[in-house]
Amino acid sequence: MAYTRTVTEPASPRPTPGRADGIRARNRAGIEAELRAAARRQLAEVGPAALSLRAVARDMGMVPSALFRYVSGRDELLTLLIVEAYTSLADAVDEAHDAVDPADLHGRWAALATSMRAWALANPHEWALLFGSPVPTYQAPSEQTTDPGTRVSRLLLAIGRDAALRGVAGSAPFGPATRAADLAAAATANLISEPDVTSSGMSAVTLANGLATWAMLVGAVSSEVFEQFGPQTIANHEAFFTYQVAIGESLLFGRG
Amino acid sequence: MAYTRTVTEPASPRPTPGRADGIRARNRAGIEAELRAAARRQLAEVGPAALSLRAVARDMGMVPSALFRYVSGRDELLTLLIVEAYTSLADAVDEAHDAVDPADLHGRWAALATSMRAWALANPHEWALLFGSPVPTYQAPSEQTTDPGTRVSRLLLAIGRDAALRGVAGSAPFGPATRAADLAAAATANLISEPDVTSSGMSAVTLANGLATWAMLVGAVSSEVFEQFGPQTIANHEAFFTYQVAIGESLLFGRG
DNA sequence: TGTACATCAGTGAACGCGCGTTCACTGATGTAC
DNA sequence: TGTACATCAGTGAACGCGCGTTCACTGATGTAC
Repeated sequence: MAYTRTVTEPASPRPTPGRADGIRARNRAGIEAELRAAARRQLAEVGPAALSLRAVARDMGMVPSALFRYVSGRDELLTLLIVEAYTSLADAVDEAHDAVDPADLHGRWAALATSMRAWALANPHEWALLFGSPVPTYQAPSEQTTDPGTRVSRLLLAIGRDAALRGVAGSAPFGPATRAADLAAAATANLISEPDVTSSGMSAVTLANGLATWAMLVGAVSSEVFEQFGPQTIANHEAFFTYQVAIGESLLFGRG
Repeated sequence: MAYTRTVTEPASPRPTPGRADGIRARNRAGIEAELRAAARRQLAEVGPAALSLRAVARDMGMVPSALFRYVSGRDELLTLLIVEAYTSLADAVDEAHDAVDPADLHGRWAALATSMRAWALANPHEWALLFGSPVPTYQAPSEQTTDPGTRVSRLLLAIGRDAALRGVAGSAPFGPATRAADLAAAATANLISEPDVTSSGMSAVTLANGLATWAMLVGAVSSEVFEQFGPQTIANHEAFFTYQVAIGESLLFGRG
């Protein structure tokens, strides 16, 4: 069937009705790309809370109402930007992570953390959009943002899983082991029963350590990007970050 | 001279020119209090980015221009709120902390962390104002915000100092001790030479552990307040927070 | 290949909104003598 | 104690601004026959 169809159809390339290759479709794709680019520029310039449709239109040299052909309103523009930002962050982290020998668990964690910080410092407003205070009146649609938004944390948990598989995962990082295990079990009750997890040999403690490491990493980066310590408190942010990465390392893999 | 003047002045209490006890002064103090209260209500309702002078005036039943008698503009209102929020947070933490036996270092840290989280959950918009992304176009005047803004972190460092004085401070929490010490020294170079610190017997590692614990605590609270994990990831936020507090504990005091 | 009609992209004007801030004003409170 | 004047609190109108969104429109692109 498929074969016959292919044969009967004309070989010469011409615009097929309904297909996405007419002049309009090509233009549309082009404008959509321009829109994304302009939105990113605006976001980088004024930040998430001050982002406006009109400014984006101005940046594109268009009239504001024209944008409604491409986007249903300001909220959809924000969603677009969030997905783009998550993707950009995760791509950057993936690239750094994938350059490391998969057997080098410590190196993979360091690459993840370091590239995340670098991305955040290069894109502070994007970082604020993803990890800062929520934008007033806007609620991100989880169907679209969950998947790209969890790429990096899933990668972090995968490193923890690999450590568990090799028997080098960190144990309870404090106090009586039973208490830590109880807390970890309570905190991760939702995750621990997922197929991914059950098949991976991760304990609740390994999961909890991974999640805590993630929260710590986000906190470390945010404290630097948002300048939560004053200008004089931390003498060397890079050294302090490295210090915190090492703490995370000892959480993930136990004390070296 | 001063004596003569005091004697010649009438002893009876009556409104003295320039003193703050006429009808106007009393009213003024009352309105200033109302203004603060209305601003806090507005902040709690709409969040920092959407806060407006006009809404505050409406809340007070006044005309917007009237507020300019009390405040030079929107930015001063924000500064007011920031100072109030820092103070409210620090008061809450102090109260919880001071209820604990000073010799109980672990208990003091737990009280600090727990009360900070409780305050944040009760006042999420205030938390966002202090620890979320910066408000666009607004820059906090450090002369006014630094002091109240560092009360809690200074308290945390004081707990670390007390641990150091008693010889129970946590050591380098990872890897080769020399590397940790080098990183800590680089990160804390500005603080380590302050009189408070030099006289206290705190090492760079103790300082760095305290600062890292602070960043971790802020990160843990923010991740919960801003719902950075989706709604289903963490089954029991309280347990997860306790887990993270215990990690901080082992940073501050070494492994129990 | 040519023509009539349908679809789509972008324009331009307009809407109603809330914002921060200014300004001249009225009436009450305070001060000097 | 009484009067003339100065200070202050709050009003009301107005300014210019940028915002999101709607709507009727023109002209180009695509479709059917």
